[in-house]
Amino acid sequence: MKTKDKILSKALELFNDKGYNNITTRHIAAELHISAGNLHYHFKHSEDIVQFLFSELTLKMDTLLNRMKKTENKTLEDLYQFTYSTSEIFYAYRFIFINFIDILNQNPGIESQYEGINFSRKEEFQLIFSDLQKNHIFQKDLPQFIIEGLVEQIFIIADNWLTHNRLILKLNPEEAIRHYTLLQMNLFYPLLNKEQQRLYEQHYIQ
Amino acid sequence: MKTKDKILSKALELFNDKGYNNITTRHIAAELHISAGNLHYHFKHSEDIVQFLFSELTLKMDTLLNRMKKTENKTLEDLYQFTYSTSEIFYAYRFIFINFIDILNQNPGIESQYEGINFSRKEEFQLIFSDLQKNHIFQKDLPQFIIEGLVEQIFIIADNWLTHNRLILKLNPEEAIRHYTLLQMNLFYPLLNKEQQRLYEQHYIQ
DNA sequence: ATTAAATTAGAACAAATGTTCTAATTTAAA
DNA sequence: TTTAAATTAGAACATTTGTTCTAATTTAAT
Repeated sequence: MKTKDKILSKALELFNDKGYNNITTRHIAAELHISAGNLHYHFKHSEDIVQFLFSELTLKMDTLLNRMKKTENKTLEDLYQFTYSTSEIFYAYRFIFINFIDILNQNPGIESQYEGINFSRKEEFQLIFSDLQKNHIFQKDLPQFIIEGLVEQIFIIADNWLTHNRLILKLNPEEAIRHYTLLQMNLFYPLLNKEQQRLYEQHYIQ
Repeated sequence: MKTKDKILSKALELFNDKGYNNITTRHIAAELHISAGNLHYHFKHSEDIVQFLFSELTLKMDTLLNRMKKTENKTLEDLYQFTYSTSEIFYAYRFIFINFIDILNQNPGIESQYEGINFSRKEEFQLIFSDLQKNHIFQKDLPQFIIEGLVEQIFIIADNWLTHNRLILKLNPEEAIRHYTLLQMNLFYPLLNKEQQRLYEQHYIQ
């Protein structure tokens, strides 16, 4: 592996494990047994490292979103898989979600990328919703403010469950991804019709 | 106002406005036109300032929780008021919620206080739920995993809407408090019986 | 009015950090 | 094999930060 890639993967590991604000370029270099000067030969500015890692995240999300976009006639199971995969990706880059505002302040270039993903994510959810309504999986006559609120609720939980897990539940990776994926899915349960609620319980609740 | 109080209120203001990780004791002192030495006479360690501010937050939450605990036969309106007041308090100390993990790492003493509030908050919600069920405001036969999930969903949103607002919606204080209070309340809507859903829409949706 | 305690400013220090520079070494192309 | 480019280590730097120390000044009690 090239030095540049070693730096990126060690930086990701340290940011995730020790906290973004506790790690400096010197720490990363020391862990790799290379000099600080060498690190700065590959990344002139320390923010460039975060910029790269953030681009990796957006790339993975884009790939996932494009794959999901092709699925037609989306079901609850598709929604589950999409949410689960998103959770896995977010976990891998959890330092970003735990210190989003700091990172954005220091690195304004990231903001437009984030808005880009968010737009696609929102679009994807709306496609899923319209399929679910078309196929009578949702109850009929759900008020618009509930549907609109739902996307926002899901996004807040999706972007912040990593903080919640670090602070409160402290579940290990696999448990955490499963638990918080289900917590997001559970937001849909009350909106399903009776038949689908029964199926949901059978499938997803032990 | 005594110097110590001036330091605390200026620190709160700067942490909230400029971001916790961008503010040093020297910044606070400079804004107050006092020397760094003077500041450190009042707060030997910089973490002591955060410790104090966090204690203010827990005190306000305790007061609110105790007031709410006395209300018997709780209604949806009580729940709304409780959520709204909590949002107001959280807004006033928003830097804490935006950098919770950093602050907790640097200041381990805070953790037990946070667990204390959280326990009371959870207890309060459970009391509200049982009143709502007793008075047939909720639908009957709601599965247990939905009720349990609800508290967790609310807590994640309550603790992180300030980040979401800074990143996405960027609403001004009053709008933000109103909007995110309602977003939390909307989580209850699908659990209400038909009659209460109608009342909810009349009361809380425009 | 005297005196002790509280408060303040400002200098000073050590540690940490991002970054740059130089010189050496390694790699790869011709 | 020669040569130029890429990579590396390590010294050096300016800046920032938390903290301590000292001496002066203010405050409040007697």
